Amino acid sequence: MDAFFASAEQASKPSLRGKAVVVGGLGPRGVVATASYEARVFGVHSAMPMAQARRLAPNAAYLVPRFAFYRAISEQVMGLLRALSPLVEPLSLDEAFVDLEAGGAAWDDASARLAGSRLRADIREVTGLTGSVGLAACKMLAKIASEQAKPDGLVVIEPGTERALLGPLSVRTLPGVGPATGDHLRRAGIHTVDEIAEAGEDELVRLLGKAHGHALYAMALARDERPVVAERETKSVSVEDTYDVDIHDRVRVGLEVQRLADRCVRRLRGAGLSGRTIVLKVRRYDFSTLTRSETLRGPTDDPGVVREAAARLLDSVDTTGGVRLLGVGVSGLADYTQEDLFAQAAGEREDFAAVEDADEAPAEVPAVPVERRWASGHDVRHAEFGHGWVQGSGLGRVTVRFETPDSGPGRVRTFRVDDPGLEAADPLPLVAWRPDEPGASGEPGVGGGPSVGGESAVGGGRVRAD
DNA sequence: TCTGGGGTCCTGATGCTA
DNA sequence: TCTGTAGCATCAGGACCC
Repeated sequence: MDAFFASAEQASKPSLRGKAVVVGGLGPRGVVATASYEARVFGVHSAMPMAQARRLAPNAAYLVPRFAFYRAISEQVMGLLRALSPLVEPLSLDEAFVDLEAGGAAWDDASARLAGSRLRADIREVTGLTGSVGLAACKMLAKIASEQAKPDGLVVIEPGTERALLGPLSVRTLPGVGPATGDHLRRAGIHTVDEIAEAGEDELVRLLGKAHGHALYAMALARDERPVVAERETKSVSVEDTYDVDIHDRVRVGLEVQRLADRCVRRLRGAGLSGRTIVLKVRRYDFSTLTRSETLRGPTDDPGVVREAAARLLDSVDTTGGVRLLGVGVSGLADYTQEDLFAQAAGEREDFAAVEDADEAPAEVPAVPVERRWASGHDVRHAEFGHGWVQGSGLGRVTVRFETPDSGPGRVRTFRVDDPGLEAADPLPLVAWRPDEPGASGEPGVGGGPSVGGESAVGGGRVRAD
């Protein structure tokens, strides 16, 4: 999907269409999750500190992410992909690989192109948003093709043209080459994909280590045998918080770690999992990050056990100077627990259920009831003026723009934060539901047909946003 | 300027065990 | 019984991805 979060917000809010929109954390230490193409003109991009984005684009609209809303759209798109093939590998909310050959949706260049075009049309019809499609014989090339296709396009890399296409591109084009590896290669005089191939496999292994060296050399030769994998097992579950202001108080640090441990266990249980290895993550005032871990004798999803382990790990960490981030994670996952084996801990589980409810409200802001905190960008409904969204709030006032996805740009009104007519609302669908629309019945209008086979290429169609 | 959150994978050091 | 070692598990850190 193209600039997914920002595009979804623009589709949801007519007054933002054609305007610079930045979605991300709005606190003093927030970063940009997605910038609309209009905001990118000012130099704003993903992962940029929000403070820097505000300097570059002071007049842009700044919104907090609404993951539940994006997830609902994502599920619509993934439904369209699964109608093309049983082999769909989601990479994130807005991106997935599809093995078109496995689904019989494509068996040669022409049929792949047709399937890709229909998919893009269906995405637009069902979600109202644009997606880009890259078609190629392997995942790496499909990913590169989809990057080139953005925004709102389709690019096919035809078999036989791969090496010529990749050769002159920057090493940073290849997946797995980030800033550090890119620098490493540059210092060795390697700037392009061709130069990786020329350097030879042994030299790359010497420079980057065994796994990375072999993989990168293969990719430079356009070789990528990785299959599209529909079901991926979760390997770890973690939660972390960055604090607006560094925490110096050791007692407070301990309490935060306990809170994070509880949140982590809640996520773990929500996924029906347990784990053996407890990981504590601490980012200190100077941004140095350290992790400490402890492996238990058996897997657990017991909040008391995770809290205790996290507290023990914290004992071994020097936090003088302050911490800006704390995290707790669990890995070494299983779908049973040590406690299950010994049929114990039932009482403690019930205790924890009560804690879960109590923990729903963020602990930091007890002064204002949850329903009276109006988050920027979130939907609301007013008894008199109808559906709208929060444009801003502060000093006891909340400013709301009244508009819906299928209205024109709406009017702005300001209310007291405790206005009795104002309440939080769910997002409205971006495209009004119609019974005959593709996707509504689970049968998108993209032809399937039995696999013809014979063609060696796997059609990897990717749809992605950032 | 000051750098999120949730993940995956890899590497090297170290210690245990057969 | 002692010693060297291969292999594995654990731990910590780093790079990368979206």
